[in-house]
Amino acid sequence: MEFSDAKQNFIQAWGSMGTEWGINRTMAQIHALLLVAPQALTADQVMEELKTSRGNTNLNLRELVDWGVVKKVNKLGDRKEYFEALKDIHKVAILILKERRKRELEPLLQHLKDYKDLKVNKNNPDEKAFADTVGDIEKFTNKVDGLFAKAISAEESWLWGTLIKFLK
Amino acid sequence: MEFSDAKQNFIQAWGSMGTEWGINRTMAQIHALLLVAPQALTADQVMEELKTSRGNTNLNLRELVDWGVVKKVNKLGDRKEYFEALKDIHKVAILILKERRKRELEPLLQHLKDYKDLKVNKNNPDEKAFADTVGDIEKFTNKVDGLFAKAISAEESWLWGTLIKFLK
DNA sequence: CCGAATTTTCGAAATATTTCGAAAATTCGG
DNA sequence: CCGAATTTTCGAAATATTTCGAAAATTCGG
Repeated sequence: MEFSDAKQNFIQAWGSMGTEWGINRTMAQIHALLLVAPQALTADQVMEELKTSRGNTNLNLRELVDWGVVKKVNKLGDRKEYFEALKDIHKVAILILKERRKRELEPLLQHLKDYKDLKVNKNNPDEKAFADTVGDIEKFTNKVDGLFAKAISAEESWLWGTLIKFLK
Repeated sequence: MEFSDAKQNFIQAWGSMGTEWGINRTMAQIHALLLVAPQALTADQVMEELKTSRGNTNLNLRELVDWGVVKKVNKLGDRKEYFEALKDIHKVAILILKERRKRELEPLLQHLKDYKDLKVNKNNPDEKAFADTVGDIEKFTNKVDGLFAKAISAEESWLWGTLIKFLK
């Protein structure tokens, strides 16, 4: 495989993985492009390489900055904004984890809390089944959320120390 | 809050979480409905409660069975098929993890392997940056995949024993 | 503070995904 | 093996998401 093929291929692969993750294709592709670029690129360079419109490019570049996986950099004597991807994959993973927690876990937890003080008639099988299942889900989701939170803050618990060592 | 509101509310919440997870709304809602139902339901009952069409209901019910989070059950003396959700939340989580691994990690790993035997000219900054980043990503993704695999097989490693205990 | 360069916004078009519902296929009791 | 009950398929319609590209807004060197 040629280098330029490989690069195209990687951008494409990262892009389709993005869609599986609920990230739109352009956003993931821009991220891929910046990840493998040796230095920061301008919006125009991204547009050119990816054949995307100005609006779309701008939107997604800002979203990436918002997630924290891409940084704006300014070069002196140049009015243009340059964009540079965070190259430390562990940090990228943490930031992605953080976003996913926000989008996938938090809203659910918010809802689950509401059922806590629901008066349940234990003699009604419908109500009992509901209360049991939702109670289980709540307990479990809270645990998972706690795990995420710890992974994100990289708090030095004994457990996480071990896990992170395993990942390095 | 009334019970029937709570139920509606939960189905709705689980549904919108589903869309964040890349699962379509109907599929997640059917799952929610079956989760909180005291016994198995027929496709017609699902259609009725969720106001979904026959085709859509059938499609998603089968998808849920495919994932393993819902089981078909047959009642004697009744030709209809009944559907019942797996109520053990830990097991549900494992099955979902498994699907996500398949959709989110495996295709990427497949691609990453291809760059392994790419001849890289270290003097070309573009090529060097590409090789470095992709190499990192590959190493990391493999680690994460290994973690998933272990969680799924619930293999009794010391580490996982501890983690799972934490989740219970 | 002017004006060119650059970034952002926004409605419309394109695309992708989901859902509907009728028709076809299958199943199974009698 | 017939036929009603049930499930599945499938193309079309509805909906949701993404992308485009022109126009508006902003920025900043001179």
